[in-house]
Amino acid sequence: MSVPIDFFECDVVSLAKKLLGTFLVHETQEGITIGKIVETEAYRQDDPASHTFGGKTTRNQAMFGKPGHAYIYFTYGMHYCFNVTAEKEKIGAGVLIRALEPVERLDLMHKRRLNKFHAKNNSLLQTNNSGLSTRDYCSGPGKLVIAMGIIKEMYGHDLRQKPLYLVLRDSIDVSIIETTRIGISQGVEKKWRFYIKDNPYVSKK
DNA sequence: GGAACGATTGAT
DNA sequence: TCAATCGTTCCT
Repeated sequence: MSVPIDFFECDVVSLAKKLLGTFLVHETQEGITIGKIVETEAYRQDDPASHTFGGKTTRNQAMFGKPGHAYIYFTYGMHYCFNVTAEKEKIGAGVLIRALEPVERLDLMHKRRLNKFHAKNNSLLQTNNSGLSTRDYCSGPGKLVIAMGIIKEMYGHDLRQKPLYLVLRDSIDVSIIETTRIGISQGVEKKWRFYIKDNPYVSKK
């Protein structure tokens, strides 16, 4: 059963908190990976840190579309980040998924994290970080995109449908920490980063 | 057309 | 603490 649309059609800060504890599932030919969302950040249109602050563009248009869809962006010349769109259509907002607790197919997550595709020379490079811990498979926005096998072609995908979708948690029994967002230079005072208290899979040590 | 800059990560 | 690395945005 897919997530109802009204789950996503609320203010983005509320959605960022509601997404904690929910499961992200990706079904690919390699297998089905599942992670529990343990860290999120909210980005609103009236927020100078948001990609939507300057209005609708080619890159951010997904956030101006329907809620509950994927907004994927490329950053620092080498990483992709995954967001869940929020608010009503025409309002640009999204929730950055910053960390997951690995739940299913950790072996596949590990393999994906170790195999880095180098687009420049089309070669498959093996990184030498064989000591990669389970805690670090998905402990950052760029890492979880790799571990879950999320690709830029999933931009705009409806997250209530296969192959990439969300499954709601049963109960709300987690303690949520509210703090400031990471890696931004504007809007630094807003406490719109949320994570599950004491969860070892969040992005900061 | 050009330059500056990232909602990051991993190595030093 | 710092380099890697390139698409988007903004300025000329």
